[in-house]
Amino acid sequence: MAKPGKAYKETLNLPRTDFPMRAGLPKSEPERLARWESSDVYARIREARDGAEKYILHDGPPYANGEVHAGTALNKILKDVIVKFQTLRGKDAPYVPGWDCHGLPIEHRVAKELGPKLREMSTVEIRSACREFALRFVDKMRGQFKRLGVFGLWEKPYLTLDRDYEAVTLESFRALLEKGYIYKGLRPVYWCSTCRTALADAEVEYHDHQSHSIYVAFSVEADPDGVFDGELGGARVPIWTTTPWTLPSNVAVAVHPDFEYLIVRRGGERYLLAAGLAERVYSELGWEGAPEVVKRIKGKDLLGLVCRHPFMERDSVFVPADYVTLEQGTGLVHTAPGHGAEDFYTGRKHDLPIVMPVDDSGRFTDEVPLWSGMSVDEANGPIIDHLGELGVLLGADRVSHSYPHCWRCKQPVIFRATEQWFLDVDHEDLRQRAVEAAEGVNWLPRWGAERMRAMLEQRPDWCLSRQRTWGVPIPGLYCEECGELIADARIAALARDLAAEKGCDAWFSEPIESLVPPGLKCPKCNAEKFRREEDILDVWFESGVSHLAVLKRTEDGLRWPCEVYLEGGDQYRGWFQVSLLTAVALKDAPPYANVVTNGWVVDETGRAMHKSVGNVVNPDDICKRWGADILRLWAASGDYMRDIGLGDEIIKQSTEAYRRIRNTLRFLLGNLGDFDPAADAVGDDRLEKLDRWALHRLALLERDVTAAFEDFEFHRASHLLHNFCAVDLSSVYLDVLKDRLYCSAADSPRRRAAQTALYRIAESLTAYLAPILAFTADEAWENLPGERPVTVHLADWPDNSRWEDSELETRWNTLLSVREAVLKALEPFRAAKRNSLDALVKLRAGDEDTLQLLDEYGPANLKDLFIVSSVELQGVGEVEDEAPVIVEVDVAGGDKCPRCWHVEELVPGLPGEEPICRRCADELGVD
RNA sequence: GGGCCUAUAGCUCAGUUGCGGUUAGAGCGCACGCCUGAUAAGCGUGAGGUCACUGGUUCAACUCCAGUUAGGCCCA
Repeated sequence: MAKPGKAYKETLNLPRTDFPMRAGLPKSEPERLARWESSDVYARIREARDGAEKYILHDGPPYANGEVHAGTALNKILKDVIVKFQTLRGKDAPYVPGWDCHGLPIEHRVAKELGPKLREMSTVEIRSACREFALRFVDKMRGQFKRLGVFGLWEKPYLTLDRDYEAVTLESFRALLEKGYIYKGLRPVYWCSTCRTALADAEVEYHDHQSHSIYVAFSVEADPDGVFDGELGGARVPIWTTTPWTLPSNVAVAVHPDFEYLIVRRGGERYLLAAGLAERVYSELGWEGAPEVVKRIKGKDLLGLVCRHPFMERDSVFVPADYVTLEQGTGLVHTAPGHGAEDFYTGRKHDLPIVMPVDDSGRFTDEVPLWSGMSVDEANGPIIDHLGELGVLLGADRVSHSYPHCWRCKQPVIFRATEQWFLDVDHEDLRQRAVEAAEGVNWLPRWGAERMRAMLEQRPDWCLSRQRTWGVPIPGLYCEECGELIADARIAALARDLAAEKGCDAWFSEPIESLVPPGLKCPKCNAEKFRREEDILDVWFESGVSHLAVLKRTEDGLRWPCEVYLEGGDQYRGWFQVSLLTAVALKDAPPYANVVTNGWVVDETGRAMHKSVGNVVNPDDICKRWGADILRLWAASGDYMRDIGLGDEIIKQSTEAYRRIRNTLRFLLGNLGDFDPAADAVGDDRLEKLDRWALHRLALLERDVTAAFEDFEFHRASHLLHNFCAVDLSSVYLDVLKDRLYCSAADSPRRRAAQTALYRIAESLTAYLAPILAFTADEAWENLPGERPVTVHLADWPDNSRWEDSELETRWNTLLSVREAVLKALEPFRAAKRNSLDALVKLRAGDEDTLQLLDEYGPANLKDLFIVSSVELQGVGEVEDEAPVIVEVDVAGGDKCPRCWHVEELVPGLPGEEPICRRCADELGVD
């Protein structure tokens, strides 16, 4: 026996679409990617936007040495959202991705892979292994980036190891040299005396080490401020050190300006020391009984003091330093700028000489005649003995502490000032000009402006050289005769041309003659024999000129300067800053108009992700398990300008939000299955009030979403889009519309009106979603009826502004609040297992205005809006609280129509079938 | 240790232009219920907050000031 109403069900227009409810993204996305690739969608977009206003996002190059982690994925997705949005807005928005390919981490990994073989290899061979390594990872990461749905010129990215790029790097160096920004000076670096090489920070490892621990008394030689009351006999300044060998290089004693110091009397001598360390010093030196305190004095009042070096023909002056602590020593810190980073910067600040009497093998030079030829380690003992003989050794002991060792030979390293190349940040007022240039940039978030200014103001000169192999060589020559360094723009020009022609390897492999400009002579001794500089450039210099190397690629649509940089917050010190410095120095303007910062990806509890903690989330896994659109939705839903959480629960939420959006699209598409916009769309005047409301909401959505994308606030866009789907559409418009869509005759004006609005909404919504849900929006696009570009990413941004209507908004706010009250009142009815369509709703309005509004909208429309069978308006009544109406729910009179389920008076239906309501009879053409 | 930043329901975010003013909102999730003509869907109702904490300014503080705690980035 047929189910009652089955014949009528056949007459309904139920949704039909090929757009599946279940997305199956892990499978469908790669297929779509393959189609995009085979149709070369990036090139087609570029062609379509040829001649349009440009919008250029310049990609910061990730380092080509690993997997794409969550932070890189976030960054790339955000960039892609910008590029896709600007493209939809009609701009010509090319995207040329890049990689940072030189540098220590790759060199290290390669050295590890090669093992002992490394020692037998030439520089060029090692470089070639590094190149291969870098390219391998570029390939790997490129695949991962593409998987995220990021559009770009993937087959022609920029690589800092490309010849053209290297040539620009060298040209930039040449230009800076010519303008006088480059100089060579001393700077302390980690130095392994065994390997006779400088080490980078990453190349030292810390192990426990036994060191000496000695207290040495310096004698006061000058006391202009009367710290010792003009009596210098027996006035002594004790310092503490664990490296006696650095004493020959002492030039100063550092004190903390804010600490309190004491002068204490012991025997015939008076000692200066920090009050906070006094007890500790007494006990370390074995002084019995507390000495008499003669005076208390602030550190900053000691700065006029001058000591005599205990055994060198030199003074040692007092300088202030914030890093002086009360943890160890005497609060009077031995300062040797040639042998320590802090000492060096203090020395720089106070114009102290850099004494550095230690050669490459860690032995004293003739500058220290007493121990000349001795290694610093061997010299420690004799130095301590000598101090003892001089009567200035207050105490000597051994301590075990953590000390830097060479990562390769495992021997302790020393800190040693060596010659390095620098960029003078204050030449031609560069620092100040950079600060001013930064003021013209739009920093997001706002505090970025202040952060950049502070960093520029504080930063020291830029050390450009590295004693490594894998990088761009510094184009300098040394005179073979007198050792003079020759930094000449002509040498750099030659190196540049050589790099353009043969690559940078040529600097290391070509005979020296081809590196020497014709006619070059040593400016000092006139000799004509040279050897090449073997230092390479800091990789930050390379990425710092990317705006010059990359934005000049006009053939790929680029131009200088660009609209936006978008990177993690660590780049204030890095790429944002070095790009600004080189741009201001060479082009006198910033390379970017906007600088946007993304925060760090942290776990759900807000902690940084670490392998050791086990809270790392791999973006590849998410793509495999859920799909790239889920990850994209995650990236676009969080406020990425602060740290953004990622973990199971957050991804789950992302999938839920995705499902809601997807199902909404599916419903829209399903109800457009028989709709041809060219033939079936109705004119504005045929739209119903509810349709106009929906289109008005669409216009508001469009306005807000557009602004959110323009302002780089994608999380606002995501929330707006999701809420529109969940609230405006799903729970109001679409729910109410079902009756009209299903029960009206397929070609009836009422149904076509609904479809006209739905079509407009579906098409627009798909476009708004496209920057975020790059795959899903494209899939929906394909399932829309009508003529359109092959991909949503070639669409034009919709313009629905004509539907915006603020008067309508006000009326609907009331109507919707009445609807809310009705639904609430219906709840007991439904709880009694009654369908809302069984209900008759009686309304009394809170005031005349509301009554008039309801009356205008009409009971027939109201019953549709509430999804009940009947509505009666019963004038004005006394309302409770803020409610706009009093609602009374009754059982509707009549019978349930087997076709539309409304309770009505029934009339004869189809021949041989049950009776149906008047409306259904009309729709079916029954007389 | 220093500089900068962040903190609103279980989760993601709003909270009216960098400027105090009703009972701090939304969606998701959750609980309960409905529907079975969006169905591994859809609808409804409901419970969730000492606005990190402590002081201060004020008639009034999520909002302004100081400090504390927790977390993040950079540097040491």
